[in-house]
Amino acid sequence: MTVNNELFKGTLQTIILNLLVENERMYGYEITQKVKAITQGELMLKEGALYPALHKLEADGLLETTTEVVDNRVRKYYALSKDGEKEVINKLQDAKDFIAHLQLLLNLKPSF
Amino acid sequence: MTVNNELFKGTLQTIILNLLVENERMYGYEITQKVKAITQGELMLKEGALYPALHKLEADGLLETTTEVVDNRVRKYYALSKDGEKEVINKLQDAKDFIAHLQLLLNLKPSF
DNA sequence: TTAACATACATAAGAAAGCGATGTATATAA
DNA sequence: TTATATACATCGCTTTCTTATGTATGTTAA
Repeated sequence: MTVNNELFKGTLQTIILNLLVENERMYGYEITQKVKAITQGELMLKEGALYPALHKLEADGLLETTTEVVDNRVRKYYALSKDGEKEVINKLQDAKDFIAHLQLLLNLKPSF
Repeated sequence: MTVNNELFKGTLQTIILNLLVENERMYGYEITQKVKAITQGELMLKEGALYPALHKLEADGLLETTTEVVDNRVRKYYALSKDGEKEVINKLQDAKDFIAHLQLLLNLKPSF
């Protein structure tokens, strides 16, 4: 998933779901570019990680899809389902707790 | 490793190494209790995660061990090696970067 | 014109990390 | 004498990610 970083394991689902809170609907390639832009090129989301993650989120009922053809290319748009909207709140809280605990364990004060 | 949290995957090595920066030497069980105390019981480090991680860090030359018998029980103390002292600096920086990127991706401002 | 790059999807093999379960052993408290 | 705490360890399994590969179209530079 990353440049050289094992640390993001387990956070990908939360990242995807959160992007869809803000953007309403996105397609896979768009997500990779968005992540790249936000992290200024430091985090390169691999296709082998992204697409299985999207499929799993859809299979779990957290995402819904619509397919469109744009410029002769297929795009598969993903959007939060009702369950997805609920679950993203939990996952974001988990991520906050995770960061807080990690900062405690590593003596990293929240940067300010 | 956790209460109900997949997120710590990949951070365990860094957590262990950082605890040994502050405590000079610790044994496995002591590490589990320390993590539990720091996170107020929210993060329960499992033996099936801890011991293989310690063995790997030792095999990688980042930790050195000494064994003692205390109260008729064997304790295996772990301490940072020279390489470990260098590597922990890198891993802490990676963790800082990771947290910063994750906060960006999840719209979590550093709490202050 | 053709090679490289970007866009856009997908899957399969393998590695790595952690979980749950189990095992050994001693000491103490109910 | 049973449960809990201390203290180590390993094994099978699952999940997640990486790397590689595959298909297909559009654009840009040599």
